[in-house]
Amino acid sequence: MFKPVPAKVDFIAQEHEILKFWQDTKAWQKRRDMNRGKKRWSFIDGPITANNPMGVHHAWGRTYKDLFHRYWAMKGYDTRYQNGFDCQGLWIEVEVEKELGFKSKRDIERYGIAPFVNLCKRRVLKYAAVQTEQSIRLGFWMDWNDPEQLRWLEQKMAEDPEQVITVEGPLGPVRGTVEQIVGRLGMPELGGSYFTFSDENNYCIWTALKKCYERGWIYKGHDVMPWCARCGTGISQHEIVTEGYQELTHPSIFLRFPLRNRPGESLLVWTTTPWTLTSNVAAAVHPELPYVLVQNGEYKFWLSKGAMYALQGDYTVLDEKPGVELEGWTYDGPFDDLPAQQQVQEALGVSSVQAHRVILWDEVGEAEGTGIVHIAPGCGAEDFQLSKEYKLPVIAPLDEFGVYQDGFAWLTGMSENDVTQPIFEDLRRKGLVYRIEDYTHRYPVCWRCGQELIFRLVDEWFINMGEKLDKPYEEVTPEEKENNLRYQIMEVVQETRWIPEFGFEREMDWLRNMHDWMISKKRYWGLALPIWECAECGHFEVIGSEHELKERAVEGWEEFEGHTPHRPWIDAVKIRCQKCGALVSRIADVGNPWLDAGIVAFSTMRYRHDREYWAKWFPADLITESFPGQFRNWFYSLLAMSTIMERKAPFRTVQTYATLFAEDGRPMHKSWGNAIWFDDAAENMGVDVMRWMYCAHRPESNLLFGYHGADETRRRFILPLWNVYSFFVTYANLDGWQPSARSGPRPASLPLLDRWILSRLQTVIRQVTERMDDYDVYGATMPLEAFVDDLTNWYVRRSRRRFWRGAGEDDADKDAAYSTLYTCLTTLCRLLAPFTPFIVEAMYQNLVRSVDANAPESVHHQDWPVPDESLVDEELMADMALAIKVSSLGRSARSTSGIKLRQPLAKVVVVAGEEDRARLQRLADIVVDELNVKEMVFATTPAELVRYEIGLLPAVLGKKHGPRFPQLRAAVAAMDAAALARRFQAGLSVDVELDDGTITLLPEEVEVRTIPQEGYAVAEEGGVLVGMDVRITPALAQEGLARDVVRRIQTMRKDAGFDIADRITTTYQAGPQLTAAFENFGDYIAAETLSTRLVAGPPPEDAYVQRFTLNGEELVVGIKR
RNA sequence: GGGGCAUUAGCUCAGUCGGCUAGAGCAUUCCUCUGAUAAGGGAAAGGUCUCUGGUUCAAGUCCAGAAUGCCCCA
Repeated sequence: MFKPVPAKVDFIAQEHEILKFWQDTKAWQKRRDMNRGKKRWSFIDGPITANNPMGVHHAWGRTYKDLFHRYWAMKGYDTRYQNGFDCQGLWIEVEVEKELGFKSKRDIERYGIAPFVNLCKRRVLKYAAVQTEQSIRLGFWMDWNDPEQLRWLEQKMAEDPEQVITVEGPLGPVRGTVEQIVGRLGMPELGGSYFTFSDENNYCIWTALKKCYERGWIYKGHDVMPWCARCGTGISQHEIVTEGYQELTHPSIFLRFPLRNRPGESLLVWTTTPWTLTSNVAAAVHPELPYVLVQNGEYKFWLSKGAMYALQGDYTVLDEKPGVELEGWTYDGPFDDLPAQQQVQEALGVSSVQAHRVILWDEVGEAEGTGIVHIAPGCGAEDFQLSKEYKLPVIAPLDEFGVYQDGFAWLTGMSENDVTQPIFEDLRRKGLVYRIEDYTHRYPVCWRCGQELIFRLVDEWFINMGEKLDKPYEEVTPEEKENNLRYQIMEVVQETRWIPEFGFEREMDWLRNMHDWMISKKRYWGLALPIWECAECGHFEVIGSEHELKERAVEGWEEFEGHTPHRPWIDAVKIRCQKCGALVSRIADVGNPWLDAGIVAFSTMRYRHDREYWAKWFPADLITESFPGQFRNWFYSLLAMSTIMERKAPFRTVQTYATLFAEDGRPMHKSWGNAIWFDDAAENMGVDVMRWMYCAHRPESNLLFGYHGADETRRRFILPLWNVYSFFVTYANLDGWQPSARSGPRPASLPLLDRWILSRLQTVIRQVTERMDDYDVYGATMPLEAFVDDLTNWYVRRSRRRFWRGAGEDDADKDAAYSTLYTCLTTLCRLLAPFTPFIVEAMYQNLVRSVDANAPESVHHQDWPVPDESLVDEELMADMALAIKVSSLGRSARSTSGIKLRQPLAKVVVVAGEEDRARLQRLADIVVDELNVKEMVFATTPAELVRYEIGLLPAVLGKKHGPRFPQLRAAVAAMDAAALARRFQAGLSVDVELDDGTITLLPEEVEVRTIPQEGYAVAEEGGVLVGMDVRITPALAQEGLARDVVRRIQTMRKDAGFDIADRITTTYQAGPQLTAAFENFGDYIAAETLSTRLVAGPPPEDAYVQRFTLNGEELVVGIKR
C-alpha cells in the first residue's frame, strides 16, 4: 500500500517536512559522497553580499545555481558546492555606520578603526547566517556552514576576537583566535562557504597586484575624480555608470566675465555648479563656432551665435567672429579677490588671476549654456585635462568632506552643499549675475548613500588597462597585446560562451572602452592594498604575499602577527625603501571590492597551496549571474584577475538573466509597498512554485514576480502534477496494485495509449537533457509542461475507466495502465528533481521508497534518466497529436453550437488529407468516445459541411501579376466559388477574363477555403475540418438524459460522503421521459453509479435524497449504501 | 552628447522572407466537463499594430522623420 495522498495538500508544510528529512538523513552529504572523484562539473559562485537578508531576486539566480548542481550531480558529476559571501567594502561600512548613527569618516576615526572593522566582520557573519538559512529554505543544496556556528562566531567576536577557540572541521579540530578562525572560513580545513574577507582571498589579491606591479601596470594617478563627500571616497567609473546617475534639478547661473582689454564687453558664461566658480581659471570656446557680440540692455556680451536664445529682452548684434579669434582674450574672474586665486603657482610661475584667458576646446557645444564654458581645472575631469594642455594653474577648493580649504576667505570652512545661495549673493553684489534659473540634468550620485557627487582633484591608485588602439580587436597583433591588459582580457573572452549571446558583444564593448581601473578607496573596511609608498622619495612597492611581507618587515610585524590582513593591524608593518632606505608605511587606502570577488577563481580553488587541485577545477564550466551591471563588475573583474594571473578564461560558459520586478512592472521598493520579502514568499507561495516560476521564464526578459503569477504557476503546473499523483495512489491502493520487479508486458503488446505516453516520455527525457546540457533552463521546462499536460489532460483522462474496472475485468489492461502511469510518475520525479526538489521528493518517497527499501534514499540520489529510444514511436505520436487536435476541434464545434458534451450525437465528419485520414482511422475509438458520437466518418469533399471560398495566394500571384493583382482578386470574387473549387481540386487551371486580357490561374496559386453549412457545426485548423452532426434524434435525447441522471447520482454519492468503491441501491421517481430513460438505459446507469439495484418508487427512510428538475420533469433520487 | 533596443488586446508578451481573417497567456463574461474537484476543457468579447510621411499590387513587418520608454557609452 502507498501512503494515502490527500487531494488537498499543504505544500508549504510538506516542504518543511522534506527539509527536515534531508537534514536528518544528511541527504546532500550522501549525494556529494556518491560522486566524489568522478568526472567533474565545475562551478564558481558569484558571491552574494552578506549585508542584508536575501531577496526574491537573489532566489531567482540561486534557483539556477541549485538546479545546475542537482542536474549534473544526477548525471554523476563531482561538483564543488561552494557558495560565496561578499564581505568587504563600502556597502558593509555604510550599514554599520547607520547602525552606529555615524555621519562621516571622522566618527569612525573617533570610534576606532579596529572596533569598527570588527563590527563589519560581525555584520557579515550575522547576515551570512541569515542568508544561509534562507538558501536552505529555498532548497539550495550547498556545502553550507551551520548557521548556528556562524552566529556563535559572531558572538565570540563580540566578546573578544582574540580569545582562543577550537572548532570542528571536516579534517579535524581547528584551533585559533576567533579572528583567525573567521579569517579562515571556507578554507579546506573548515569547509563551508567562502568569505571574501578571508586571509586567503586577500593575500591572493596581493599576488595578483604584485604581478601587475612587476609588469608596470600599477600607478598612482593625480586626477579629478567623482567624489562622495559623505563617504569621503572617490567613486570609480566602474561604479558610476548607469545606476550612478539621477535626474536632478539645480540652480544654474548665467554670469559675466568682464574682458580686460575690451572695455564694456563681457563673456557670458553659464554653469550648473556655482561652487566651482571660486576656482575658475579659464573660459573655453569652440574654435569653429561663430561667436557674436550683442548689446543687451546696459551690457555687451560675447556668446555663441547658436546660444542667443538664452538672452532675455531685446538685443542687437554688434559683431561676429569665429571662436578661434577669441583665443587669448583675458578677463576678470568672478572670485579674483580670493587668496587661492591670487596665489602664484610654483610650477607655472603665474597665479590663476594672471592666467585668466579664453582657450579653445573642440568639445564646447551650444545646445545648452552660452557656448562659452567656464573652466575650473580642480573641479572637473575635462577641465583638468585642458589645464595640462594649456599649462593652466589648478585650484582644488574642497577637502575630502566637501569643505572649502584655506585660501577661500569667507568660504573657508563652509561645505560645498551650503554655498550656492551665498555665492549668488556675492556675485550679485559684484554685479556679475545675468540670470539664475533651475536646470534639470542627469547628475552623478553616490551609488551607496545617494549623496550628490562632487569632482575633486585626488591621488588614487590604478591598474593600467592598456592603451586603446584605434582598430578592431581582430587586427590587434600579438606584439601589441603583449603588454596590454585590455586586449589580453579580450583575447581571454574569445574562449567563453555567453548566454544569451549578446553578452559577448556587451563585454567586449565594455573592455574596448573601459578606463584604467581605480582600485583604491580612502576607507577602512576592505582589502588592505599591499602598496608601500616611500614618503621621502616617492618610490613604491607592491608586496605579493604574507611571507614576503614578513621578510621585508622592519617594524610592526609582532604587532600585526596573528591578525587578519586588515586595517588597522596591517598598518603597523613598515618596510625599508629600496631606493632611499627610509622607513616606509603602507598607503592608507583599502581596495575596490570587485578585486575581492574577481579573485575567487583562484582563492577558492587553492591556487596558492594546491596547484594540482586548482588545475583540476579551473576553469569553471559555468557561472551564472544577473546581467545588469555584471559586465563591468563581476564578469569583468573575474576575467581581469584571471588574465592577470594566468591569461586564461576563468569560466567556459556564463549564463545570465535579467532583472526581477514586482508584478506592477516597477522595481520592488519598500516604500512603494510592492516588495515581497523572500521569507514571506517562501512561506506563502511555497518554494517549488517559486522555483518553477523562475525556471519557466525566458531569462533574458525581466521577470514580474508576485503572488498572482505564483497562483497561476501552482494552478497550471504544480497542482495538476499533484492531482495525477494523487489519482494514481488512490486507485492503486483501491486495487492493491504494487510495482513489481517482473518485466511486465512487452512494450509492443501494450495498449495504444500506454505506448503513446511512454514514447512521449522518452522524447521528453531527450529534450530536457539536451536543453539542460545547453544551460537552457527555460527550454527544458517547456517540454516538461507539455508532457504534464499530455499526461493529465489526455493520458489519464482517456485511461480513467481502465483504472476503475473491477477485478477480473481485463486485469492485463489495468495492470498495463498502472505500470505505465507509475513509470511516467517516477520518471517525472527524476526529471523534475532539479527544478522542484520538494514535491518530487514527497512523491518519490511514497511511490518508490515505500515499496522498495533498496531504492536510493532520496529522489536526488537517483541517476538522471536516459531515454529508451526503442520505445519511441514517431508515427503513433503523430497519430495521437492529430486525434487530440480533432477532438479539440470537435469540442470547439459543439461549443459554438451550444450542445453540451454529455449529449450524444450521431456522427462527426472529418475532412482531411489522405495521410491524416489514415492516422485518424487508427485512433477512431478514442475520437468517437472523446466527442461522444456514435461514429466518425470521413468525407472526400466537404460539400455537405461547407461552402467554398477561393483564396488567391498573394505571395505567388502578387509577384507574378504585380499591379493587376487587385483586379484579378475582384474578378475571382465574382465567379462561382463551388465550381472553381471543383476544378482546382481536380488539379485543373481556370482562365480569368480581365479588362486587359486573360490570366490563367493554376491550382497551386490558390487556396480553397471552406465555410460551414447549416446542420453542422464546423471547426477547422491547419487543413483539417471537423463537422459535428448537430441533429438530435429522440433516441439520442433519451441517452443524453440517462447521462444527465448518472451525473446527478455521481454528485450525490460525493455529497453523501460515500467512498468511491461503495455499492449502492438507487431509487427514483420521475416523469415519463426520465422513466423511459431509466428503463432503456438502466444497465448503463446502474453500472456507472455502482448501483446494485435501480428501484422505481419513493426512497427509503434512511436514503440520501435529492430532487432535480431535468428537461422540465421532476426527478427524486435516493441512494443508500 | 553618441550608439543600441523597444512601442502590437485592460496587463505581460509572440508575430519568420512584406502576403490571406494580427496571435498566446493572464484578467473579464458565458458555457461545459467532472470517479483528478482549492482541478480540467471550450467559447465570446477585447486592436488606430505609438505618430507622420515614403517604397510597394500589398506594410505590424522595409525606409525616413517625430514622440515616449529602457539599455549601453560619454
